[in-house]
Order: sequence, then structure tokens, then C-alpha cells
Amino acid sequence: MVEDEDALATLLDYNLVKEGFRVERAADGEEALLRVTEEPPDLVILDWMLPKVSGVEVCRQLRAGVETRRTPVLMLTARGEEADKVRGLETGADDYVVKPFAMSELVARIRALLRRTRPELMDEQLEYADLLLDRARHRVTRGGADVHLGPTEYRLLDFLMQRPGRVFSRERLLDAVWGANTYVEVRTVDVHVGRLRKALRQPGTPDLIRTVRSAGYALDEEG
Amino acid sequence: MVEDEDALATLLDYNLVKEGFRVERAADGEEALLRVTEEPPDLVILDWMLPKVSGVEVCRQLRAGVETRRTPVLMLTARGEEADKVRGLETGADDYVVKPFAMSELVARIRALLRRTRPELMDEQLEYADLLLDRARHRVTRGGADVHLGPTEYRLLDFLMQRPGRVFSRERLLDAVWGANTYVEVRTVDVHVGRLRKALRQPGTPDLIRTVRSAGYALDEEG
DNA sequence: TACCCTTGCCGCAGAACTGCGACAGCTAAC
DNA sequence: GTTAGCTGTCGCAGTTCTGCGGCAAGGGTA
Repeated sequence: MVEDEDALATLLDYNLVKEGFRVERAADGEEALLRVTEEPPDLVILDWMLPKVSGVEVCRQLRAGVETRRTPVLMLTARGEEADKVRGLETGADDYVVKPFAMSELVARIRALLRRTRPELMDEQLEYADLLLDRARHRVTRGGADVHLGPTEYRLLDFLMQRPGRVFSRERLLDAVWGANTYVEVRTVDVHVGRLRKALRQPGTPDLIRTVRSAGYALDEEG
Repeated sequence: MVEDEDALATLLDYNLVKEGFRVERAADGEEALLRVTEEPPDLVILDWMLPKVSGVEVCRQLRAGVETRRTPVLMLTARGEEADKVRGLETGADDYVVKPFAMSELVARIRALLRRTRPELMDEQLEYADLLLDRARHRVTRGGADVHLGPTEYRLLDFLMQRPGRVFSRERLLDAVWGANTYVEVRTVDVHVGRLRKALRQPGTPDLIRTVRSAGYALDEEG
């Protein structure tokens, strides 16, 4: 999200996180361009009016970059404020929302955009080994058998299943699963990993969570 | 990092270390120039305003030195404080950040700069001979076979693989792998090199670590 | 060849790290 | 108001990892 107005940024962040998105904010166009190459996001929400580098310019540069060419961009504009131009989408944005807007509309448009451009992100099902996580039904099964998880364990597993094999530090997991601004003891991650393990445990099947000493955890067989 | 203000220096140190960087601090320009030739860093963070020798002058001298000519420099400036000059980059800095800044921006810029100048430092995978170190997965394989390493051996190998063939003194390895401010017996390096050797050892394959008598060790096939 | 410096490696005690059970506070539903 | 289900912490125990002393072997030199 590229938004210079703090109040709106906070509001967006709060609501999007609630909707299950992970949000990174840049306060101006310059920072945005930098961070985008640093860690390419799945979608960019871009305010039209920005300090330093305008939203339009940011968009243009995103379209010019090899890495970022296909990153979907959703523009935020004030009513009347060049709305027609944006409507023409000559800026290269994939969609736009006119301020003030209903949060539900924004979320709907984000979802639509992601579904169009990155269908795999919106997958209703995540799969790894004999694990299956059904987002729509909010259900997890292992080898066909139902697995009951608490909300936190569910989110933890969802996150791990997005990038199997990759090791995440406890801090990273806290950010991703608990949210960036939560004050929670780091070791708590251990406990929830433990609970997840226990819930997934079935006789004769291997532990799918690998502990990497002094580094973190990964969804991965064989340790 | 060259920064005279203790509070800021501490803050930077804390955050950069948290991001996985190794940080050395010099409190003024004179000390900076001394330390830089002594042990060339991968990147220099340089405050514009410094006692004794100004940041600009330090930068100029860095550019003049043979060893340090290509070292990336990131300048810290206060708003307005000659910001335009810096922007023009006539100082020779590769990038700059205006105080006050968000830590995330600084980190992003550091990463971007390093990726540009020293891509091998940021690689996700390091490779040498039949050795493969996957940073994301935190896994090491030799000839396809998994190798189990303790945390220290892992870091040691990571460091050696960044510059294969180059010889590092025990002191240098202590700094790089254990951290700058650790009090550890120098000979301890021997022990960990030994353990690393043992872990990497496989029947029929050569020892990839070369001992250079009275100098140190290198990742290198015996020659 | 004899001597001195350097390195490899073994074994150990202490430190560090992780898994797990226990527990109290909290929330939401009944 | 009660209860069942979750959460976040703590403390403990078991395991792994570390750093170091010591000694023998290896290398280089006079």
C-alpha cells in the first residue's frame, strides 16, 4: 500500500489484515518503488496523490520494470481528481477506486484483481503431501481424515503451506500469523507449533514440521 | 556505520543486526577511514555531519582508495542539510536517506545497494563444486545428499561460500561468524572447521576446506 | 636429524535451545 | 452465570551445541 495519509493508511491496514491480507506500507512514491523491487508484492494499492513521486509516475515505472510489469495495481483517487484520466486507464493501473469508498468495495476489487492475475494466491485449497487445507470450508484434512485446529494453528498452517520447505524465524511467523504489531512472547510460537504438530500427528505418518535449530520452522518432511 | 550520535548509532545497530547484518561502528571520520582500510566492509553507512573529518570528505577519500573505490556508500543527511548536493550525488555516495527516516526504508535501500554491487551476498543459493547451500530452506547438500550442520558450522560454511578460494584468518572468521564483540579463543575456529570438515566428508570426495599454514582457511579444493 | 611452531582432534562440562505439560485469563456461546 | 475452547506464559527436562584444554601428529627450518 502506498499512501501518505496516516489515518487512511491505518484504516486500510487494519481492514485488510482483518481480511487475511498481509500489508506493507510505503509513505511515498520513492519508498514504494524501492520496496517493490526489494520484496515484490502480489498487488499494489496506490494513491493518486503522493509526495515526491506521484502515483501515476510510480505506476509507469512499475510497468517499465521487468519484475514488476505484471504486478496488479489498484489506484485510489479522489472524486473528480483526474478521475476520467484514470478511467481511461492510460496510467496502466488495472483498476481504480474513487474516494471515499466502502471498505467492502475495495476488498472486493482486490479479490477480483488477484483472482484474475494470480489465481493461485486465491486458491481455495492448499496442498502439501497428504495435507489439504480448504480455505472456503475452513477445513484441514490429513490423508482424508479431518483435523481439528484452533484459529491460530489454522493460520499458522495456512502460512506455512504457502511456501513449503522454506524456513521461517519465530519473529517472521509472529508477524505473519499474529500480525505485525502484536506484543507476544517469541517462545509462544513454539507452543503453537507444538499444538499444530500434535493436531496433525497420526500413527504411521511422519512429522511434517521441521525444526531448524536457532533458525525457525518449516513445513517439510524429514529433519 | 559512521555515526557520531550514540543514540542513533545504537538504534541502527540494533535494527540492522536484527535484519541479519553485521555492523561495525566508527564514531568519527578519522576512525572510519582507518577501520575501512583495515577491514573492508561490504557497505558504508555514512553520516553527513561528523566530527574531525566530514562525511563528504570521508566519501571522497573512500573513492580515492584502491581497495575502497567500489565500496557502496549510503549517506545519512538531515532534511535540507545540503540535501540537494547529496541528491546530485556529487559527493560520490551511491544513495542517501534523509533524517528522520523509517528503518524499513533504510534497510530496503541497503538491500537494494548490496544487490546491485554484491549480488552474491544476497543470493538465496550458494554453490561451490558439489556443495549447495540453500538459505531459504536452511539446507546444505553435498552431491545431492543432505548434510547436517550445527548453527555455527552452517554460518561458517555460508561465509566461506561467499568467496570461495579466498583465505580467511581465524580472527576474520571469528568476526564474521561469531560476531564482532565476542570473546572466544582463536583456536576454537580450528575446532569448528574440523567439525565442518567432518560433516562434509563423504567417501571418495575431496576435502573442500584448505588449511593455509599460519594464515587461515579457505573453501577450495586441495591444490 | 632435531627442534619449534602449527594444526587436527578427542573428550568434557557448561551453555543454549527446544518440546511439553501445566495453568490462569479470556471469549463466546449457551 | 456457567462452561467449553483458546491463548499466552512459565518452568522443567532432555537434547544438542559450544568452547576449551590437552596432546599427538605434521611441517618447516637450521
